[in-house]
Amino acid sequence: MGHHSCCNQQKVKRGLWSPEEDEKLIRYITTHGYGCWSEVPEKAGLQRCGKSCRLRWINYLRPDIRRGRFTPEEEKLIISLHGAVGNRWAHIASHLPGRTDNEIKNYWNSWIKKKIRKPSSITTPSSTLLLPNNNIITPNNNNTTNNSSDPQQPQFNFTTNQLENIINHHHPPPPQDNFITTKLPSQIQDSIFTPPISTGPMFMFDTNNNHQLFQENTISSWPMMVQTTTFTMGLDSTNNNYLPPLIDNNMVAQHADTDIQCSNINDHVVEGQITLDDHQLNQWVQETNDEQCPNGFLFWDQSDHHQGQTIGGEELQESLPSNTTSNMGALLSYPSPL
DNA sequence: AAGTATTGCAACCGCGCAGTC
DNA sequence: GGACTGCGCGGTTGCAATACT
Repeated sequence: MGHHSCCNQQKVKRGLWSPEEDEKLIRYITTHGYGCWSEVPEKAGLQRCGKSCRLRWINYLRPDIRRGRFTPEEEKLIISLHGAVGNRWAHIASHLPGRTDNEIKNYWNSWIKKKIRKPSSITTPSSTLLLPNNNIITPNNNNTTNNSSDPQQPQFNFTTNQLENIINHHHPPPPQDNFITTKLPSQIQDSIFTPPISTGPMFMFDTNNNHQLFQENTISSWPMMVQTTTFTMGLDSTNNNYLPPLIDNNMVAQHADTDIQCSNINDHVVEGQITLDDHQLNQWVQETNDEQCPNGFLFWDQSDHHQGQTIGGEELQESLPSNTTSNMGALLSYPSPL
């Protein structure tokens, strides 16, 4: 018991809820509802703050809550949604009936930990780890950084409708934002927005907010499409941080059949193109299978902070032109965590 | 069997937003 | 417009259960 900052109540219990407290809360809410949470504790005879009551009800006591392990379908959905909307747990939870944001958040965080904990099979220079959401962890400062984006921000420029279409396996609406331009052949647009998700997990990945990749679990079952993209990245002169890359209208997509190229680097603008041919892709898949690249993606980054760094996919590093001097994005797909 | 490390998850904290006065 | 209040959200913590040595 003690003072509680949120409600100024002196006699507020904290910590785990007892069965008696649960019973009181359930009885009160099922008969009166919960119009005003701040009134609930007093009316229900609980020495808790309203916030605590709300949390207990929403995350544990409400009758429509669903418990137990996440199903593979739910897991896939979480991964896909997280790729699309980032750490917006409440939003993700809204797509999973009966699941709470807290539960999903816990699931995700423990899953991330598992991925990080994988042993030193990553070819990390100077102990840098890549998180599945493309963040980089440097143990020294424990900061997570991203080349371009706030991890809270969506990693894709999908509209809500587009996202839901993908999730629901429906045909998506026509592209309507600046992500896909009319320069894309319609066939390619279709392949972008109609990922083959009928079997196996679908993963969407992105590194610089304007890369994306859809991949079915079985790589051979779908002609691998890797987006070739031209992107630009600016530099914020006031604090020397990279700004989120700008969407370039010249974005194109094609089946992977060429090498990696990057070019046209001047001052603080980087333009790069990324594609993979089948051999490279298979190489990567092999590495992933061998757990040489346990995080399941290739990353190369030649920014000032991670000079010449490659995580996974050494062959791909060799493919990079040696005179590349600035940040180059990363992409790629993701092995099934299931 | 005992001690230690890890995991899973319930609960708390603080912040931001919206509504109200 | 500013202060206040309540709510919702995401980040984080704490601890019991479980796994490991």
